[in-house]
Amino acid sequence: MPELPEVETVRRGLLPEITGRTIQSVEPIDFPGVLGEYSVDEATARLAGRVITGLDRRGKYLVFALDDDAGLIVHLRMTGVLMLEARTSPAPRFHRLTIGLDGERDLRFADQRKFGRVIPASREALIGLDLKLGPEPLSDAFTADTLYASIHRRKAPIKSVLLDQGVVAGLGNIYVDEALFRAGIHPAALGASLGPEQAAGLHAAIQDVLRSGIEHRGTSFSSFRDAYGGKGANQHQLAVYGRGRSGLPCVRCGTPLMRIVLAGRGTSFCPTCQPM
DNA sequence: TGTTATGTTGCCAT
DNA sequence: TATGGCAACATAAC
Repeated sequence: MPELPEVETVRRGLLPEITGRTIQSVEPIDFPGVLGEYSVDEATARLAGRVITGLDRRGKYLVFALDDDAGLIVHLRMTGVLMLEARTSPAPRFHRLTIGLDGERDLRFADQRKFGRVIPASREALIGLDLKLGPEPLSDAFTADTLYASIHRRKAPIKSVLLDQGVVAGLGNIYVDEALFRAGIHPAALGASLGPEQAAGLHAAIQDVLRSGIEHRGTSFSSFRDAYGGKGANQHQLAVYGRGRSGLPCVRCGTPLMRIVLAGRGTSFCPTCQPM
């Protein structure tokens, strides 16, 4: 599922190709709701004629910067795929929206489960998005101290806390499980039970698993594809995600991994390496 | 063939 | 305010 490394992989693929392109059209295929509250006419009025001046990422959100200081926000949610494809190429499966560009290629948004959104955003809306999200985990704003400060009063399981995008932006089920394993922390341990040293270890583990994910161009465990339809390779680097269900042995100690449910998500961990 | 798991965000209840 | 549960949706796997 698209988390920070997957969204960053899409961003890096798209950036050099779409900067300077002009948006020509907004064309929903079979699901107008992909535009959120916007009608096709409203979205077209805001976007058509705008030049794309940059492409940023905030947490799991892709943010296209436009020449009028407004933007276009894309969230892939569970199964969204954003691709740059030749206008003449066959439409992708689950095609929901085309953003027509000048030149021969268009941006195409496909999404099996229709959770993803492509939404125009005013300058104010972009600021609002930034304010509601926690620090970028690979930026200087995210330190062991800031992590400790934001978790040490939380009474929820640390896994739930890390999935809170207001604590740190961009973690999802895969990278949280991997980071907790790497840090040797039980996913059900309460945030408030962790000391500064554990927070420091967790901080380093989060950065490690995210950097690895980006280096391997994302985790294509199921539907994730980059901007050109390619799969990532990070699924081969995962130590615990998805492996608790069948009790596969821990790569570190051999103990059968376990699966529990936390925050409504399947959670895999090693009961030996991640004691309560 | 029916049931269940999948996992993100927002909304609602506590 | 913090936390947990569930809906939105389509499909694969059991």
